Amino acid sequence: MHSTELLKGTLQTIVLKVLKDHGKMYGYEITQRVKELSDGRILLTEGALYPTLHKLEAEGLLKTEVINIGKRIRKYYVLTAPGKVIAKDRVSEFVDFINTMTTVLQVKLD
Amino acid sequence: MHSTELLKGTLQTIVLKVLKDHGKMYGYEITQRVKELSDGRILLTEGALYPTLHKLEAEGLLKTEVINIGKRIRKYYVLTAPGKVIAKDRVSEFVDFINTMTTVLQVKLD
DNA sequence: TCTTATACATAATTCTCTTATGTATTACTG
DNA sequence: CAGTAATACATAAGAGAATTATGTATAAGA
Repeated sequence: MHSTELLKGTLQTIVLKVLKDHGKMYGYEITQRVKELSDGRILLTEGALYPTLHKLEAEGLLKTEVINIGKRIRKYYVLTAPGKVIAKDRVSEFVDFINTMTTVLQVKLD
Repeated sequence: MHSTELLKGTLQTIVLKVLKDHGKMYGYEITQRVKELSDGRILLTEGALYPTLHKLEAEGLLKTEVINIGKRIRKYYVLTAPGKVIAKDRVSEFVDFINTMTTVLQVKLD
């Protein structure tokens, strides 16, 4: 598990990009997908994820679709058109950030 | 200027690594060096920097040397032996983090 | 039957950083 | 030479994002 300090500020970017790559997903599914993609190094907590999803929805970047699985609720999230644009922007921003940081820290990545 | 959200959690790493690479430095000098290295993209604020330097010193990772330039105080910081070890660890940790993130976000870095 | 996994959600707290404020010296510019 | 910008330290109030804790409930596996 990574030092969670570094993870701060990346949650929205992760959510947006994973939704862009994998299409319609529900909250719990996102946590599992990120866990899988990161080999268990990034474990999204529910207390951070759900408020983030609600916020992104309120901003119009995501839209929801609630379905019933038996007696259990499942809330799917999909990127809206503006959401797709922002997802791309956030990833670019992150790449720029990494490039700057590798210069400042004088590190080479494989 | 980068989205400051992403910068969160990286301040200690930056300070430790810059001190490791450039040796004895004082606070203001660190802000200028980082600004220069990052092409103006990372602007450390004093409100964040000084408390961080004090904290790292309290943890024994940095030691100080106060000198007088005319009538003005200048406080130099240098890594201690444990500080050098932690500096290395923090950079490794950051590299690991980037590797994980590039996988999760499916991005390639030049 | 009991525990774990699935699935949502919110509230209290913690932590880091930004913004604001304060003090003071030195250098530059009109 | 007066005013502003740069140098140089420091701390405190407030904001924002995440952790931790708590709550509800169903489904699956041991």
